[in-house]
Amino acid sequence: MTEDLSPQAAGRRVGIADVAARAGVSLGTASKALNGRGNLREETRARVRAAAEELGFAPNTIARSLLSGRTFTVGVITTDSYGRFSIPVMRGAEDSLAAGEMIAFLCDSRDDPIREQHHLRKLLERRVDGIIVAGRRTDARRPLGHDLPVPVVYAFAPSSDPHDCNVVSDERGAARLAAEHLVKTGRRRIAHITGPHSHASARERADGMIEALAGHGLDLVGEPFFGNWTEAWGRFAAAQLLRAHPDVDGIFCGNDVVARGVTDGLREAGIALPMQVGVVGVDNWDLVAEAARPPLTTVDLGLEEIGRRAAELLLAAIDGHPEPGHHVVAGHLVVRES
Amino acid sequence: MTEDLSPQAAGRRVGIADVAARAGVSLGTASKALNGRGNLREETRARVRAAAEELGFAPNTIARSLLSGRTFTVGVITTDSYGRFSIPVMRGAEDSLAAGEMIAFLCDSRDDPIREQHHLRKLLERRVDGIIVAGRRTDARRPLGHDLPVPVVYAFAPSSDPHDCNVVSDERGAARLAAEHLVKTGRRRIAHITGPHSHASARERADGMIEALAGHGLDLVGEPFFGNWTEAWGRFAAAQLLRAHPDVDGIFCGNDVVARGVTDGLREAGIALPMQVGVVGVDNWDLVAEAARPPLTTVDLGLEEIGRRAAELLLAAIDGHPEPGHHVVAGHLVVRES
DNA sequence: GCAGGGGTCTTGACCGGTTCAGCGACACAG
DNA sequence: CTGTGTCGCTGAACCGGTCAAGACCCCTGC
Repeated sequence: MTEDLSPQAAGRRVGIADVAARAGVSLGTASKALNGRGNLREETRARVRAAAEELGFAPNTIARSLLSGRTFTVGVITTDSYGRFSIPVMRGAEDSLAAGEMIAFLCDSRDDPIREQHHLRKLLERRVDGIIVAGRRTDARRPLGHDLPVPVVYAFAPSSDPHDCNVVSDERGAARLAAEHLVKTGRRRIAHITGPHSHASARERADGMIEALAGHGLDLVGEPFFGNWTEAWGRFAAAQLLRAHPDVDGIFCGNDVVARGVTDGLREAGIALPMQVGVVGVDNWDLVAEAARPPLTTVDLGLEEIGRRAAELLLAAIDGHPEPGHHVVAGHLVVRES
Repeated sequence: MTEDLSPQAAGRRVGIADVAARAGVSLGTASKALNGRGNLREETRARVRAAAEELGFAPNTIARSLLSGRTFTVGVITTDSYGRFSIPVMRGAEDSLAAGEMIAFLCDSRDDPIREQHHLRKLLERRVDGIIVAGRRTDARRPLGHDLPVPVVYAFAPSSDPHDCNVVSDERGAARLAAEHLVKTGRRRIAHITGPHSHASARERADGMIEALAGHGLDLVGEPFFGNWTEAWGRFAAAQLLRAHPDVDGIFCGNDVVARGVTDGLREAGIALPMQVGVVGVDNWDLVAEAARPPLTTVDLGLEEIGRRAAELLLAAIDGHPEPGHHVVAGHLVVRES
């Protein structure tokens, strides 16, 4: 009978007023009891908590946000459609955000500035506490906007404004890790096959490689082979390289896809891997690295860590402690058989 | 001077009260003017709009939600970490949601029921209007919960409760498309190499294949080769198949990764592709399908379409028009060279 | 001249919580 | 017996919008 008067039966969702009524206290007291604030008798607190439990009370975050001005939400804008790079970044970010009881809105801008501005607007209307921008290329990008009312952190793809907060991978460091591994495994005649020269990551990895080899008194064999990020290019370039420099004994590839093409090209040219030539890639994209023959040794850029750091920096900025500038996340070598 | 009194200078964000003051109307009038409601002179409406424009007014969705009870947000819970399957589904869902002016919260449950319940709770606290559950396997999964206060749609991975709203791929249809293509291109001795028997998708595609071939008066060559979803298995199974049935002239593979392994295995055994043997995969995972030699002909399961449909059904359910049951999305064949 | 009516705008309640001033009761000191 | 302080709770304002009810003005018709 009295069931008919219960909020659930009435189709309404149970609110703090229901909890207060059930516990026989005022609305304000119920609020304090549930949030551990104010001076209340422990017995009252327990009674309110029990009532909340019995009614299955879930606080309405919306109402709370209205007053506090904080929503405990952030927006994540990805420029590539949740591709190879933004996904691990997002996963890492979600990790850190969850630790701060925050949750992320996902927006895919598909590299379209109009779409991006539209999403930005929607996010601001929803009063997100902050925004993470994740890109798929390491080239600097136009900032999201000026004088935004919330902090922004750029992950992987940095903003062209150095005063923004950017979390980036250590491109030269990745090349250095690869160089060190190749040298340590006895390689001395090392070449480089990579993606398009128009990509900052391709250029930086190449420069880093040359620099690192120089540190060991070595020169790169030939010029870096710039091409594109495909297996076909890797196969083609490997064949060319062998023709020009049959004595090559190590190859650093700009990414795993190219590296896989290179291993196939070498194997089909009758080269025994890893005995005659050592190959190192970049990305640690397990699908590619583990399917290659032999499985690829590769540099993991630490994308998840980039996401985590970005979220941590965003949380700090939201709390009033911004740390603008470039934050470089180190990668690490994953040794497999190549 | 008066600038110092502006809301921006005061660090506050501009609210509808600021717009109303600037336009010289009351708060309620400003609201009506901006939302196109009520009876107002066109001149007043224009004046308010102009004021809003000048101040860069962005309505506070939070306040609006509090009264209306709708947040125009949905939760997307993915069981795999934004992997191969949930990503296109999410992209499709975002498409449809954006059309309804909605935005998605992203939660990754990592196949952990505890995590999933935690996310569910957080989403309900945030008063999402609905929830999409996206999984990576076609096997039925335990429902998210009972008597949830918001509608739920399951995408790709259906709920085990048939009264739930599920959007699923057409597994048997995929096999039929593959069979038809192989038969149409003159293949008659067709085999099947696929993933683990424990996966519903592997079983259904195998059954669908046998059924479709029977429709053409053909039998499958040998038993289906159940294994796992790896290239290595594809290569191995291809070699075995050739030994047992050297006269095979068509192979339907359970997915693209296996198909790629199969093409490599066949090529290395000296088989000319696609002249001697035709190969068809499933997934249309461009990275794999295009890198294979020759590029794979494959069935696209229409994952984006599944995401779109799921979001549309969710929006309908939110509007009070639920359509429970199984909604099957057809795939399509993508013809490449294999 | 005044009632009636339509068009235009204002006022105030409301959504569901949080927070703070204040109030009653009781203990204790003077 | 009164003044003061503390404890535990209540009541109301508030966040930023929306919306229904009503106030006001001007025009029309009798």
